[in-house]
Amino acid sequence: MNRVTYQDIQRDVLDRIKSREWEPGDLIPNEETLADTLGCARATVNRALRELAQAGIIDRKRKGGTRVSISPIRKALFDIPIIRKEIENKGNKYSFEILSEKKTRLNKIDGLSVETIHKSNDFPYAFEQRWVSLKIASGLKKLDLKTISINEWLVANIPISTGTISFCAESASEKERKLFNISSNNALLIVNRETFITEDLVTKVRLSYPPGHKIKTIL
Amino acid sequence: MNRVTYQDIQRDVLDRIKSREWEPGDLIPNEETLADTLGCARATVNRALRELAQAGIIDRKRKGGTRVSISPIRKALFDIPIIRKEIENKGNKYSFEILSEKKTRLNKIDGLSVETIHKSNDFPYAFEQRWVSLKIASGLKKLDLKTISINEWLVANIPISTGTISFCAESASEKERKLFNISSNNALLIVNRETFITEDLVTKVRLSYPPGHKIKTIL
DNA sequence: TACCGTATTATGTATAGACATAATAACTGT
DNA sequence: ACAGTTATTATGTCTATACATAATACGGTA
Repeated sequence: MNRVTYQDIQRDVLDRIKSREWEPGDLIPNEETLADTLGCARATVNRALRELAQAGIIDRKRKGGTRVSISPIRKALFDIPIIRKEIENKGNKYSFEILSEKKTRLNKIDGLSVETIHKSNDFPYAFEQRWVSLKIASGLKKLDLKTISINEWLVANIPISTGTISFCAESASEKERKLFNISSNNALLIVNRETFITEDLVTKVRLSYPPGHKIKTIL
Repeated sequence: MNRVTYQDIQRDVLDRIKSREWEPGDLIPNEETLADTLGCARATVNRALRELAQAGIIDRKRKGGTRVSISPIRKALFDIPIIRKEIENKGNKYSFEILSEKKTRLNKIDGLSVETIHKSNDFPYAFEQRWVSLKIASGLKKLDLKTISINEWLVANIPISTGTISFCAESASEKERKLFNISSNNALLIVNRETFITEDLVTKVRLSYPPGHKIKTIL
């Protein structure tokens, strides 16, 4: 006489959707009914369905009930690890080199512009162009920069932040062609990130990856 | 005398982390203590912290307690809508055109290979190369294809599936250069998707977007 | 018919209590 | 000192109940 868990309920619901017993757009039984038929409390059904709704599988509306999502907006969850880990997870040796560093202003805010090349087994892996607000960078000592990449210092020291991230493709610049030793195929995958702490732009990064690099996830 | 909601608790915890009262790696009070100090039930604290853990802000372990995540793996959630909606959300007119269609085999499975160009206000927006398993495609009638894109038919008719998705950059092929009318900058953003229903490959798509296209999200 | 207030409904959330479980700490006898 | 057992602890989950809230349906009145 095992208890019904919220995972059981999720499996059950997913199975019914897969088997097309409940088709996209269909209204499914309400929480109370489900709880009765499955033999569990409404709170348990609620948790199960709440998470499925978060995942975009079903849509829920107060009073309107729960229905199978018609155009399930596929939500792809990408892990954006720090580059060191990205490289080390592949079993490779991480290192980096700072190419340039100078004070600049961005949107009238004083900051530091730094160009870094990240290396995997001493081969160029990604090229980073970063601007960091001086307010933040002041906590960043020269000493730190030799041993730890800015990004890593930031994630360890600026715990919470919001921001935007975007992917696009760009042709390699002359500089990038040299860095990555590219001849013909010159399409780079570009990741742009802006990080804020309560309204203030903290750092802005453009990462370029050489041809062939992939960013992957499981749906 | 307002009640304490789980969102209140989340705000409270996030504030303490931002203000560095609780630093990365620190152990934070256990659920019972937090519930007492905040004046709410443990279940409420549990929900608040559970969700923060899902977001990667904190790490939790049974008996080990809860601590502020040291290297918060940034999780970027991308919405992958169907292209029609992607275009219509920008207020533009969607249309598409099937360029070619033929039977092919992929991993010894019979299927249909279809090339489609998606258009926004009659301008090329994305180029799709798709393989669909015949088992699935058999439900797809010639008639359907004129009025609805394959992708849209699939999401409406194959409700749940798993799969992989990856982003990369590639140089435009001759065909793509013509389609998008590209002259100099020829870096395309490529999205590759494979979709499975319980182990069986259902469809495999390569989407190419012209230079300048961005896929964006908020962290 | 058009409008507006009220009733109904399904989800959303909070609570107190209970038990389950993983991980660690403390204890035991050899 | 060691291995094996037991106790402790914090999170994980389920239950039953209560009330909140958004959205709709249902009335009645003009």
